[in-house]
Amino acid sequence: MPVPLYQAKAEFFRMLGHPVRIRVLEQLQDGPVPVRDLLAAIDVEPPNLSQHLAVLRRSGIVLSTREGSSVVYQLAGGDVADLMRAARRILTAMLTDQHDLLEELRSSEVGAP
Amino acid sequence: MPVPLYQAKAEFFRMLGHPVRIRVLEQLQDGPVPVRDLLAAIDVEPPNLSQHLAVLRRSGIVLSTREGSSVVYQLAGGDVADLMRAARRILTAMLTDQHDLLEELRSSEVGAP
DNA sequence: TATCGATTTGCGAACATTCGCAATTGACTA
DNA sequence: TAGTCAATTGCGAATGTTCGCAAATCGATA
Repeated sequence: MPVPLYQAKAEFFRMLGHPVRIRVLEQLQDGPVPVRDLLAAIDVEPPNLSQHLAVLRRSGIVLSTREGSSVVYQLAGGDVADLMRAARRILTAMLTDQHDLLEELRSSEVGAP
Repeated sequence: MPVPLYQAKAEFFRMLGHPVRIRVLEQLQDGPVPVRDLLAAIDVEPPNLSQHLAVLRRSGIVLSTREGSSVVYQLAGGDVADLMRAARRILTAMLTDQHDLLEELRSSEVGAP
Protein backbone atom coordinates (compact mmCIF):
# COMPACT_ATOMS: atom_id res chain seq x y z
CA MET A 1 0.00 0.00 0.00
CA PRO A 2 1.68 3.16 -1.21
CA VAL A 3 1.87 6.47 0.62
CA PRO A 4 -1.21 8.53 -0.28
CA LEU A 5 -0.34 11.17 -2.82
CA TYR A 6 -1.53 14.05 -0.66
CA GLN A 7 0.82 12.91 2.06
CA ALA A 8 3.76 12.76 -0.33
CA LYS A 9 2.87 16.25 -1.48
CA ALA A 10 2.69 17.54 2.08
CA GLU A 11 6.10 16.08 2.90
CA PHE A 12 7.47 17.61 -0.25
CA PHE A 13 6.20 21.08 0.62
CA ARG A 14 7.36 20.77 4.20
CA MET A 15 10.79 19.93 2.90
CA LEU A 16 10.72 23.24 1.01
CA GLY A 17 9.48 25.17 4.03
CA HIS A 18 12.69 26.74 5.29
CA PRO A 19 14.47 29.90 4.10
CA VAL A 20 17.89 28.26 3.99
CA ARG A 21 16.61 25.36 1.91
CA ILE A 22 14.86 27.73 -0.48
CA ARG A 23 18.08 29.66 -0.91
CA VAL A 24 20.04 26.50 -1.55
CA LEU A 25 17.62 25.43 -4.26
CA GLU A 26 17.79 28.87 -5.83
CA GLN A 27 21.58 28.70 -5.88
CA LEU A 28 21.44 25.31 -7.58
CA GLN A 29 19.13 26.49 -10.38
CA ASP A 30 22.00 27.34 -12.70
CA GLY A 31 24.05 24.21 -12.16
CA PRO A 32 26.09 22.34 -9.54
CA VAL A 33 27.56 24.33 -6.65
CA PRO A 34 30.13 23.21 -4.07
CA VAL A 35 29.19 23.47 -0.39
CA ARG A 36 31.92 26.05 0.06
CA ASP A 37 30.12 28.44 -2.29
CA LEU A 38 26.77 27.81 -0.65
CA LEU A 39 28.34 28.74 2.67
CA ALA A 40 29.70 31.93 1.18
CA ALA A 41 26.35 32.85 -0.34
CA ILE A 42 23.92 32.01 2.41
CA ASP A 43 25.09 33.22 5.84
CA VAL A 44 24.60 30.08 7.90
CA GLU A 45 26.99 28.06 10.03
CA PRO A 46 28.49 25.01 8.34
CA PRO A 47 26.85 22.41 10.60
CA ASN A 48 23.48 24.07 10.15
CA LEU A 49 23.80 24.21 6.38
CA SER A 50 24.90 20.61 6.38
CA GLN A 51 21.73 19.61 8.19
CA HIS A 52 19.56 21.45 5.70
CA LEU A 53 21.46 19.83 2.86
CA ALA A 54 20.78 16.48 4.51
CA VAL A 55 17.05 17.25 4.51
CA LEU A 56 17.18 18.07 0.80
CA ARG A 57 19.24 14.96 0.10
CA ARG A 58 16.90 12.65 1.99
CA SER A 59 13.93 14.01 0.07
CA GLY A 60 15.72 13.24 -3.17
CA ILE A 61 15.49 16.72 -4.66
CA VAL A 62 19.27 17.18 -4.72
CA LEU A 63 22.28 14.96 -5.26
CA SER A 64 25.74 15.32 -3.76
CA THR A 65 29.02 14.14 -5.17
CA ARG A 66 32.51 14.32 -3.80
CA GLU A 67 35.00 16.20 -5.93
CA GLY A 68 38.40 15.87 -4.38
CA SER A 69 38.26 17.49 -0.97
CA SER A 70 34.99 19.31 -1.53
CA VAL A 71 31.40 18.22 -2.05
CA VAL A 72 29.22 19.46 -4.88
CA TYR A 73 25.43 19.62 -4.84
CA GLN A 74 23.06 19.69 -7.78
CA LEU A 75 19.36 19.44 -8.46
CA ALA A 76 18.29 15.83 -8.95
CA GLY A 77 16.32 16.54 -12.09
CA GLY A 78 12.74 17.75 -11.76
CA ASP A 79 12.13 21.29 -12.91
CA VAL A 80 12.42 23.22 -9.69
CA ALA A 81 12.45 26.53 -11.52
CA ASP A 82 8.94 25.80 -12.71
CA LEU A 83 7.75 25.19 -9.18
CA MET A 84 9.34 28.39 -7.94
CA ARG A 85 7.67 30.32 -10.73
CA ALA A 86 4.27 28.90 -9.78
CA ALA A 87 4.88 29.73 -6.14
CA ARG A 88 5.97 33.23 -7.06
CA ARG A 89 2.81 33.75 -9.08
CA ILE A 90 0.57 32.76 -6.21
CA LEU A 91 2.62 34.69 -3.71
CA THR A 92 2.48 37.77 -5.89
CA ALA A 93 -1.27 37.46 -6.28
CA MET A 94 -1.67 37.04 -2.54
CA LEU A 95 0.55 39.97 -1.65
CA THR A 96 -1.17 42.15 -4.24
CA ASP A 97 -4.55 41.34 -2.77
CA GLN A 98 -3.29 42.20 0.70
CA HIS A 99 -1.78 45.40 -0.63
CA ASP A 100 -5.05 46.36 -2.29
CA LEU A 101 -6.90 45.69 0.93
CA LEU A 102 -4.41 47.87 2.78
CA GLU A 103 -4.98 50.68 0.29
CA GLU A 104 -8.69 50.31 0.73
CA LEU A 105 -8.35 50.52 4.48
CA ARG A 106 -6.15 53.62 4.16
CA SER A 107 -8.51 55.42 1.83
CA SER A 108 -11.42 54.90 4.22
CA GLU A 109 -9.42 56.12 7.17
CA VAL A 110 -11.51 59.26 7.64
CA GLY A 111 -13.84 58.98 10.62
CA ALA A 112 -13.90 56.15 13.11
CA PRO A 113 -14.21 52.72 11.49
CA MET B 1 12.08 46.94 5.10
CA PRO B 2 10.11 44.11 3.50
CA VAL B 3 10.30 40.45 4.39
CA PRO B 4 12.97 38.84 2.20
CA LEU B 5 11.39 36.98 -0.67
CA TYR B 6 12.98 33.66 0.22
CA GLN B 7 11.46 33.91 3.67
CA ALA B 8 8.01 34.59 2.26
CA LYS B 9 8.45 31.61 -0.02
CA ALA B 10 9.50 29.39 2.86
CA GLU B 11 6.47 30.42 4.91
CA PHE B 12 4.27 29.79 1.93
CA PHE B 13 5.60 26.27 1.43
CA ARG B 14 5.42 25.51 5.14
CA MET B 15 1.80 26.57 5.07
CA LEU B 16 1.26 23.91 2.38
CA GLY B 17 3.16 21.28 4.33
CA HIS B 18 0.35 19.30 5.89
CA PRO B 19 -1.80 16.53 4.36
CA VAL B 20 -5.07 17.99 5.61
CA ARG B 21 -4.29 21.39 4.16
CA ILE B 22 -3.30 19.86 0.83
CA ARG B 23 -6.59 17.99 0.73
CA VAL B 24 -8.55 21.13 1.53
CA LEU B 25 -6.87 23.00 -1.30
CA GLU B 26 -7.57 20.12 -3.66
CA GLN B 27 -11.23 20.16 -2.68
CA LEU B 28 -11.42 23.87 -3.34
CA GLN B 29 -9.97 23.61 -6.87
CA ASP B 30 -13.37 23.32 -8.50
CA GLY B 31 -15.08 26.11 -6.59
CA PRO B 32 -16.31 27.10 -3.13
CA VAL B 33 -17.03 24.34 -0.62
CA PRO B 34 -18.79 24.57 2.76
CA VAL B 35 -16.94 23.35 5.84
CA ARG B 36 -19.56 20.64 6.25
CA ASP B 37 -18.50 19.08 2.94
CA LEU B 38 -14.83 19.36 3.76
CA LEU B 39 -15.51 17.49 6.99
CA ALA B 40 -17.33 14.78 5.07
CA ALA B 41 -14.53 14.46 2.54
CA ILE B 42 -11.43 14.59 4.68
CA ASP B 43 -11.72 12.45 7.82
CA VAL B 44 -10.59 14.88 10.47
CA GLU B 45 -12.27 16.16 13.63
CA PRO B 46 -14.05 19.51 13.32
CA PRO B 47 -11.76 21.42 15.69
CA ASN B 48 -8.72 20.08 13.94
CA LEU B 49 -10.01 20.98 10.50
CA SER B 50 -10.91 24.40 11.77
CA GLN B 51 -7.36 24.99 12.90
CA HIS B 52 -5.99 24.00 9.53
CA LEU B 53 -8.50 26.27 7.84
CA ALA B 54 -7.29 29.05 10.12
CA VAL B 55 -3.73 28.45 8.94
CA LEU B 56 -4.84 28.68 5.31
CA ARG B 57 -6.91 31.80 6.06
CA ARG B 58 -4.06 33.57 7.85
CA SER B 59 -1.76 32.89 4.92
CA GLY B 60 -4.29 34.48 2.60
CA ILE B 61 -4.59 31.56 0.20
CA VAL B 62 -8.28 30.99 0.99
CA LEU B 63 -11.25 33.16 1.89
CA SER B 64 -14.22 32.26 4.07
CA THR B 65 -17.71 33.66 3.94
CA ARG B 66 -20.74 32.94 6.05
CA GLU B 67 -23.76 31.64 4.22
CA GLY B 68 -26.63 31.34 6.62
CA SER B 69 -25.65 28.90 9.30
CA SER B 70 -22.69 27.45 7.45
CA VAL B 71 -19.32 28.77 6.33
CA VAL B 72 -18.01 28.46 2.79
CA TYR B 73 -14.34 28.43 1.81
CA GLN B 74 -12.83 29.27 -1.55
CA LEU B 75 -9.42 29.86 -3.07
CA ALA B 76 -8.39 33.50 -2.79
CA GLY B 77 -7.32 33.77 -6.40
CA GLY B 78 -3.81 32.67 -7.36
CA ASP B 79 -3.66 29.62 -9.58
CA VAL B 80 -3.17 26.86 -7.05
CA ALA B 81 -3.80 24.19 -9.67
CA ASP B 82 -0.69 25.35 -11.46
CA LEU B 83 1.40 25.00 -8.34
CA MET B 84 0.06 21.52 -7.68
CA ARG B 85 0.88 20.52 -11.23
CA ALA B 86 4.45 21.73 -10.85
CA ALA B 87 4.78 19.88 -7.54
CA ARG B 88 3.35 16.75 -9.11
CA ARG B 89 5.85 16.94 -11.94
CA ILE B 90 8.81 17.15 -9.58
CA LEU B 91 7.43 14.48 -7.28
CA THR B 92 6.86 12.18 -10.21
CA ALA B 93 10.39 12.75 -11.46
CA MET B 94 11.78 12.13 -7.99
CA LEU B 95 9.79 8.96 -7.41
CA THR B 96 10.68 7.68 -10.86
CA ASP B 97 14.35 8.21 -10.16
CA GLN B 98 14.05 6.34 -6.88
CA HIS B 99 12.16 3.58 -8.59
CA ASP B 100 14.81 3.29 -11.27
CA LEU B 101 17.50 3.15 -8.62
CA LEU B 102 15.58 0.41 -6.85
CA GLU B 103 15.36 -1.59 -10.08
CA GLU B 104 19.05 -1.15 -10.60
CA LEU B 105 19.76 -2.41 -7.10
CA ARG B 106 17.49 -5.40 -7.64
CA SER B 107 19.04 -6.36 -10.95
CA SER B 108 22.52 -6.36 -9.44
CA GLU B 109 21.45 -8.49 -6.51
CA VAL B 110 23.47 -11.53 -7.57
CA GLY B 111 26.55 -12.00 -5.44
CA ALA B 112 27.53 -9.85 -2.52
CA PRO B 113 27.63 -6.13 -3.36
C1' DT C 1 -35.96 33.75 24.49
C1' DA C 2 -34.44 28.87 24.75
C1' DT C 3 -32.36 25.67 22.11
C1' DC C 4 -30.04 23.33 18.29
C1' DG C 5 -26.57 22.57 14.67
C1' DA C 6 -22.33 24.37 12.70
C1' DT C 7 -17.97 26.30 13.33
C1' DT C 8 -14.43 28.28 15.98
C1' DT C 9 -11.37 29.11 20.05
C1' DG C 10 -8.50 27.94 24.26
C1' DC C 11 -5.62 25.00 26.27
C1' DG C 12 -2.39 21.19 27.50
C1' DA C 13 0.26 17.11 26.12
C1' DA C 14 2.86 14.80 22.65
C1' DC C 15 5.77 15.26 19.04
C1' DA C 16 8.93 17.44 15.53
C1' DT C 17 12.14 21.07 13.93
C1' DT C 18 15.88 24.14 14.35
C1' DC C 19 20.34 25.70 15.94
C1' DG C 20 24.94 25.95 18.02
C1' DC C 21 28.76 23.53 19.83
C1' DA C 22 31.85 19.71 20.16
C1' DA C 23 33.47 15.74 18.05
C1' DT C 24 34.13 12.90 13.79
C1' DT C 25 35.25 11.59 9.09
C1' DG C 26 37.48 12.00 4.49
C1' DA C 27 40.94 13.68 1.47
C1' DC C 28 44.97 16.24 0.60
C1' DT C 29 49.87 17.66 1.71
C1' DA C 30 54.10 18.69 4.26
C1' DT D 1 52.30 9.66 9.31
C1' DA D 2 50.91 13.96 11.44
C1' DG D 3 48.46 17.96 10.35
C1' DT D 4 44.99 20.63 7.99
C1' DC D 5 40.88 22.04 5.52
C1' DA D 6 36.09 20.68 4.18
C1' DA D 7 31.94 18.68 5.40
C1' DT D 8 29.17 15.88 8.30
C1' DT D 9 27.24 13.87 12.59
C1' DG D 10 25.65 13.72 17.57
C1' DC D 11 23.48 15.88 21.00
C1' DG D 12 20.82 19.07 24.11
C1' DA D 13 18.06 23.27 24.63
C1' DA D 14 14.78 26.24 22.76
C1' DT D 15 11.04 26.72 19.93
C1' DG D 16 7.14 25.49 16.94
C1' DT D 17 3.43 22.26 15.32
C1' DT D 18 -0.31 19.14 15.79
C1' DC D 19 -4.24 17.07 17.99
C1' DG D 20 -8.15 16.13 21.03
C1' DC D 21 -11.22 17.76 24.40
C1' DA D 22 -14.08 21.19 26.58
C1' DA D 23 -16.06 25.53 26.10
C1' DA D 24 -17.56 29.59 23.45
C1' DT D 25 -19.81 31.79 19.45
C1' DC D 26 -22.96 32.57 15.70
C1' DG D 27 -27.30 31.85 13.05
C1' DA D 28 -31.60 29.72 12.53
C1' DT D 29 -35.74 28.10 14.29
C1' DA D 30 -39.17 26.58 17.64
